Amino acid sequence: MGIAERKSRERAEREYRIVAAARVIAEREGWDAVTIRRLAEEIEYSQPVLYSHFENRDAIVAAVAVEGFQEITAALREAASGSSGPRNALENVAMAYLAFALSRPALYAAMFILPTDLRFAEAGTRPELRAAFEALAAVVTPFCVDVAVVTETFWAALHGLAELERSGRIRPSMRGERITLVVRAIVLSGSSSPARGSHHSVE
Amino acid sequence: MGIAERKSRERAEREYRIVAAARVIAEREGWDAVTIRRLAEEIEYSQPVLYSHFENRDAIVAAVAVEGFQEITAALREAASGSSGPRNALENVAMAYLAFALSRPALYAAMFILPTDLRFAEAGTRPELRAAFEALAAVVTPFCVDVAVVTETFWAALHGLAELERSGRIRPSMRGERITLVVRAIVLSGSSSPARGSHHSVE
DNA sequence: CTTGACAATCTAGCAACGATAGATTAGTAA
DNA sequence: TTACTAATCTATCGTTGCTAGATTGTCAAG
Repeated sequence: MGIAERKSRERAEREYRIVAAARVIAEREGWDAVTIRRLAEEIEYSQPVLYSHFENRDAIVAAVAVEGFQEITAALREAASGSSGPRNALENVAMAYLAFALSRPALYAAMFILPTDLRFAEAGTRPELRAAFEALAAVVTPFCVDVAVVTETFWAALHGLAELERSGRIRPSMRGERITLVVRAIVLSGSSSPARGSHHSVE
Repeated sequence: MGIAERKSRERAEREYRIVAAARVIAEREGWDAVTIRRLAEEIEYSQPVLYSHFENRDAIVAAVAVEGFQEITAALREAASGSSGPRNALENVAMAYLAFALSRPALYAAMFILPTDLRFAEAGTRPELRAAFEALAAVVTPFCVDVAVVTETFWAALHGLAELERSGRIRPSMRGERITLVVRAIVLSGSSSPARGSHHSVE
């Protein structure tokens, strides 16, 4: 019976429209403007319908965040793939990260600022989050022994740079210099590891 | 006439009680619990009185944030002062920053997460914010030529570490290792500056 | 001591929010 | 056609930030 299938397909499509509408409104007018009533109006259904898709408003934000993690993963991989060497990959990924965060502030906010119960360094972490972490780890790996710790620190630096720049607390004009600093720090970070090859002097 | 003085003193004291109550409630139950009605009840006045002190709720958050900047400045200076050398100062300050952020999450949120119109790298920046920046710059100075850029990057790294750890996205157990990484990066950052002394090799 | 004016404060209420209970409609199976 | 179930809506609750307008308190002038 294709009827049930059609229904579930329509339902999935409606859910997608909710998330898409949330994202568009958030990016245009900020997350405060994303209200249940507004979304209901947007998809031309009554408010309670939204609660048959999402437990509450935060769950809608979380759905947008998951989209964001998928997209940043793709953006970081793309940035890494078109690079001339490990160091250049690091640079490109860092620039891509900041470009992503600052060109889609609402999306980035859903991923990192707004309250959702998406966790990370735990069991039960959503695969989308792990994938983003792995995309960062990939370009860090050539330069260090303890990949996990260095990746965490790299991520934190990028997140801090994005956040402080977005909130107007550091000078946008100096973004390039700061990235250079972070990249060089990671390149040099391998230089005092006890067991190492010569990979950190590539390029 | 001391009457007007007494009145303005009482007024100032009432304003202080508002900010203090906001801070206590925020730290105990989160910022969502800090409502105008709740604060009014706390200081035993009606809601409109609060609007004779602050333009809106965000202004109350901002007032808490300013307190936070004063306190973090003191904490960072204190951490730096009890150090055995430039490198140790860097370490101590980094640890103190994270300890501050993670032990008073609501206060830190007011300073960096919640929407306020406190700006930074601009004219009209509040002196409290500049002072905090200077406290970071002080320990960074021995290791670099362009102090401003390195301080911005240092700050961003610390902020990212604090934020990702607070939101459960990086492993709390590895905090020490990450700090070590950041500190070493800054120490080494001076090593390729064109004009330099030997200060970066100080223990 | 009374009166008038001004400032301080309160009561009452608005519009908008997230969320839900219960009525109503639509769709399916007997 | 009828009975049942699922989908959807209307209407409402309690709470929020914020404000208009009434009310109280304070103090100087007469």
